[in-house]
Amino acid sequence: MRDVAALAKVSTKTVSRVINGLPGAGPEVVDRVRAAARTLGYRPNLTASSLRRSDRRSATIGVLFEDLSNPFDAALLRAVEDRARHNGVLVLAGSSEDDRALQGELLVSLSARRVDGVVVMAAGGHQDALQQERERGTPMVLVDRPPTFGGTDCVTTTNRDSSREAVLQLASLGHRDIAFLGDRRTLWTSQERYTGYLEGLAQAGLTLREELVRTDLHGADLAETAARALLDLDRPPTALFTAQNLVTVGAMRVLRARGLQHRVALIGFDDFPLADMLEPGITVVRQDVPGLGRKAADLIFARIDGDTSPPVHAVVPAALVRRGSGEIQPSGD
Amino acid sequence: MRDVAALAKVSTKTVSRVINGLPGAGPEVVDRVRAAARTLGYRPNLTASSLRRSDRRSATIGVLFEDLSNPFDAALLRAVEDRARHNGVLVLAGSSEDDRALQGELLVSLSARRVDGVVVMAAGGHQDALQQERERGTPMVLVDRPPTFGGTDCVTTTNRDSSREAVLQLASLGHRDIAFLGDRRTLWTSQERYTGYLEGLAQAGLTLREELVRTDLHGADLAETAARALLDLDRPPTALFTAQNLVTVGAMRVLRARGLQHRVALIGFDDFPLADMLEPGITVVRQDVPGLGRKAADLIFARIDGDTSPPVHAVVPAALVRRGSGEIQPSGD
DNA sequence: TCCTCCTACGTCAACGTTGACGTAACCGAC
DNA sequence: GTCGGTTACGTCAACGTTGACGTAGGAGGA
Repeated sequence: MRDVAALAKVSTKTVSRVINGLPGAGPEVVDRVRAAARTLGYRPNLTASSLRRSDRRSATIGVLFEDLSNPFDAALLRAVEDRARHNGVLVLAGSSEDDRALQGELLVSLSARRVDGVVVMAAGGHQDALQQERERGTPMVLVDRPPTFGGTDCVTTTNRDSSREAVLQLASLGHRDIAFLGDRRTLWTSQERYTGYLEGLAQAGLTLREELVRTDLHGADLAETAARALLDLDRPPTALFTAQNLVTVGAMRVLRARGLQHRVALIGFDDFPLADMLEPGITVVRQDVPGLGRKAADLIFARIDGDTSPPVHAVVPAALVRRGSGEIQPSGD
Repeated sequence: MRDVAALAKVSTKTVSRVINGLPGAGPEVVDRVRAAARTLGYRPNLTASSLRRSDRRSATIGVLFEDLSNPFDAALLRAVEDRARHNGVLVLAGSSEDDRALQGELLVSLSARRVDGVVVMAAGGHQDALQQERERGTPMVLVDRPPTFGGTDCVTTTNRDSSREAVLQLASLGHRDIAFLGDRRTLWTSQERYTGYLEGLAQAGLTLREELVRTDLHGADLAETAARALLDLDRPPTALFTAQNLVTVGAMRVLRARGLQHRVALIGFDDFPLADMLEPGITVVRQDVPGLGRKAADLIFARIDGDTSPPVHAVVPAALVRRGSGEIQPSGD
C-alpha cells in the first residue's frame, strides 16, 4: 500500500479512500491510484483492515458440520456458501465428526480467526463449548439439531411429524409389525424421529413391539447387522422405518441380499441420490436441504447485521416421496 | 490481552510469551497469566498475530472446487480438510461453478485474507487468474486438472489409461459399436478420457464412428437426451462409455426407461454411491478420491513449508470396478 | 570483589489499515 | 473583502500482537 501511495504520489490514506470507494478523492487522483495499484499488483489486506476497522468484521463465517463428505452436509454447506457469497462473505468449513472435543477445538480455531458468526451442526451430548462461545457474543445458528441452551437460533426439519406420517402411511397399508432402525440415541434427530414413530403407532392403534426397535446404528454396517437380526425374528417386521440415510442403505442391502425387497416395505428418512433408480424405488422422507441451508444463512447474516429480535427456531417442512418401497403391502404369511 | 496482562500484573509481552509457550516466563507468572486468561475468556487474535509475525502465516488455506455439493468435490474437500486439521490449518472453501470470472473473484477474496496457499480445481478455459495469482507467489496445487502454465504442482487421475482400459474391456467382450458420452470439451479430464477412448478403439482394431461420440453433456439431463439419440440410431451402440458420473446417471436412466439395462453394456468414469445396488450393478472406473485429496494437501503443505523442488505432476491410479453393467455381451440383433 | 553470563521480565516500534482530525485551496454570498 | 462552507487532500494514532532490544537481579567463577 505504501508502494502504491509512493508511485501515485499520494498518502496511504488516499489510497485507502480510493480502494474503498470513499469520497474525498479527485478523479485524477483516483485514476493515478488505480493505475499504480494495478501496476504493482496490489491486494488489500483484509485482515489488517478488519483489525483496524470499527465494525471489526472479517467477512468470514465458520461452518462446523459433522462430515463434509456426507451428501447431506455437503448440500447444506453449498447452500450456506451460496448465500455467503452473495454477501461477500467466505466460509471456513470444518468436520466435527460428531466429536465434542474436536468440535470445541475447531470452534476455538474459528474464534481465533475472528469469524463474524458460526453455523453449527451440534455434536451429540453436552453443548458446553457451543454455549460458552455463544455467551462470548459470537452470532450462532444451529442446523439440524436445536441447542440445549437458550438464546440461540436454530433450523431443523419436521422430524417428528414426518416420521409419524411415514409410519401412518405404512399402517394404512395394513402393516402391524413396523420396525424402527435409528442412528445414535444421543442425537436429537434420532430421538425426534423415534418419538414420531411412537406417535404414529399410537395413532394407528398399534402396540409397540420393543424388539422391533433398534437404535445406535451408526453407519451402514451396524444397520445391516440390525436388519438381519430383525428379519430373523420369529415374527419379523413386514415394514421397516429407517431413520437415517446410511441406515436406509444398510437395510436395503439386507433386503436385496435376501430377495425381500419386494415383500418387506421400507421408508427411509432423508433422500439420497439414485433412490428412484433402484428396484423398487425407495420411498423416503425428503428434507429440504437447500432450504435448511438458506434459512440458516439468512438467520446468521441477520444476527451479524445486528438483529436482536428473540431467538428463532425455524422448522423447514420435509415431504414424503412415494417411490414404491413404502407402498408394499404386508405379505400373507 | 491488555486486560489479561493487567489482571496478571505483567506486561502484554509476557502474556504473549505464555500464550505461545515461549521461554522467558517463570512458572509462577505462567500460572497467573493462564488463570487470568481463563477468567477473562481471552482468545488470542490470530489475524493480528499473523499481521505482526515474521512468517506471515494465517494457518488457513483456500480450497476452490467446482461444486462443493458434488460428492466428488465433497470427498476431496474432506480429505484435504483432514490433512489440514493435522497441521492446525483451517480451510476456506468455495465453489467456482466452473466459471472463470467467479473463480477469479474467489481467488481475490482468498488472497485478501492472506491464505497460506490454495488448492484449486481449475475452471475450464484460460487460467489467467490462476497464473497471475501463482506468479504473485501464492503456493498453489491444482487437482483433477493440470495447469496450462508452468511452475505449479498438480494431482490428477489416470484419466486416459483407465478410459482406454474400460474401452478395451468392452471390446474384449465383442462390442464393436461403443459410444462415448462426455462432459464439456473444455475440461481437460473430458479430453483425456476421450483420448483414452480413441486409443482403446485403435488398440482393439475398431474404427471410430463419429456419430457415436457425444460431448458437452453438462448434467444428467443433457446426457439423457444424448443417450436417447444414440439408441435411436439405425445402428445403435451396444455399449456406452460415459465419461463423468452425472452422465453415467443420465445414461442409466434412459437404459432403464427402455428396458435395455441388461442388453446394452455401460461403463462409467467415476464411482457413485449405490452403484453396486442397482440392477445390474454399474461397472465404473473408480478414482481414489481421498488419495487425490491427501496428495494435494501434502503438496500444498510442503510448498508452504518452503519446499522449492521442481513442480510435481502426481498421478493417482484409478481402478476398474466390475459390477455387471460393463460385462454385458453384445446382443445378437 | 568484580566481571560475566543467564534468566525473567519490560519497553518500544512495527505489521497494513483506517477513524479522527487538521489544513489549504477554492467557491459563493453578503 | 470577509466569512462560512465545502472539497481534497495529509497527519497521526491505534487495532492486537510480536520481534528486537533493554534491564534488573542473581548465580557463578576468577
